[in-house]
Amino acid sequence: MIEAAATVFCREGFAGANIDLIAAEAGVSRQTVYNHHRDKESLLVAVVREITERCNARAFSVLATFPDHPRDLQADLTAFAIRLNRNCLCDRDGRFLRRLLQNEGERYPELFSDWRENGPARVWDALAARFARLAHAGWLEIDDPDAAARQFLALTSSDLQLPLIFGDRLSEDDLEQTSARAVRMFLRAYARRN
Amino acid sequence: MIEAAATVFCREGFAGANIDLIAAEAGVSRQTVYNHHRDKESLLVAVVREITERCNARAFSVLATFPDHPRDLQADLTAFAIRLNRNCLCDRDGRFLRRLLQNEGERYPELFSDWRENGPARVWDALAARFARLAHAGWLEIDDPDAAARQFLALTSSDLQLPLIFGDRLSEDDLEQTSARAVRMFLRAYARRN
DNA sequence: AGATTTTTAGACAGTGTTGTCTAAATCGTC
DNA sequence: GACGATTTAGACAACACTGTCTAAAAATCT
Repeated sequence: MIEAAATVFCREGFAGANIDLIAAEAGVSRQTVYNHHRDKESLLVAVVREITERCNARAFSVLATFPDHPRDLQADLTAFAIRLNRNCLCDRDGRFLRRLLQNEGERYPELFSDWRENGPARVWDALAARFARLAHAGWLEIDDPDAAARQFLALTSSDLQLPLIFGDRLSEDDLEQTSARAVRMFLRAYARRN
Repeated sequence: MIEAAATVFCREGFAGANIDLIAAEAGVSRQTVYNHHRDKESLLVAVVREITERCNARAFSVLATFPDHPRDLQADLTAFAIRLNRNCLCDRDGRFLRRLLQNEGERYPELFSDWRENGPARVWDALAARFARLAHAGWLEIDDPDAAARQFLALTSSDLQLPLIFGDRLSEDDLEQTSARAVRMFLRAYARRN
């Protein structure tokens, strides 16, 4: 049911979504929706909690696959970027979160305060720590690991934004091309110079 | 009136905005709104046309200030990035466009097809041409100017996204810091090596 | 099977919004 | 000042949605 609500909220927006649609999508009667959630707003809160938690979990599970001991730095980082994009950006949860942030982030910042603290901030920290370790191991030359982490994410995701917004089909090839290009640029800036 | 409609659409979203609010914001009666625009949807179309045109115009006017003959490449590119962000991203039009893209881009792609062709695509081309020229003049070493242009934009804008979404106050200092960091990284990758 | 809980379909009042209509008021122009 | 065009306030029907209610049906548990 949270799933169905997420789908409809994502498709129609909060104001545009109506309870009947959500109930139909969930294959359930409207009354049942009201049995489980006081009203539309508290349903939204539940959905946001669910989605943000899942997104965080997924992000950290991908982070765990970071190439701490790379064999081929370029290739391994590219594969990592692909995993990150595919699992955290291109899926429905990612789309939902982006759209909802854009819509309601300014109006209800407290809806996302939890996500802000435990989501992006921690991902950045964790990624920064990985890069710092790679630097310490002699693979990279990084002065500001935090900035580098954010730059890595910016580079790897930005070419996907527009296609994602318009729901264009995103081929596996595009994803690889884009990620490879981003990593190449990243390493051009931060790979150890010899 | 288009202004007022833009403000309200931006604040409330399309489904959430109502004509009375728009009329009030414009200081005009509801009937007058209907005099000028058939219905809510065609009003939205008019607003989108207006805003996208203005955004494009502004983007190109900032592009014209690109440092073709830099004195201090780092400083000049940073200043350029700051101008770009301040005039095309942080203002109300930028917010409106981002939000509307996220909301309605997938549902009504034809609303933005014009913008897509004449907006981002052309900006990228123009910026790529500038970078190519800088490379030709010996300032940069760039193999793929198109990619470099998009990377420049990704780096300079990404740290602003989250604060912008949440409507956080964005100090002039932050803007400078962020832009400087992005340009430093960009040059680390593409500045001529000697 | 019997008892208890949950779900269902449908009706319902209350509210808000859209788009139309009308008659009065205001504006611009000669 | 007079005339035509535009704007205004307000009323209006049509519609959609929310959240509540009820009595029947279905599912769950013992």
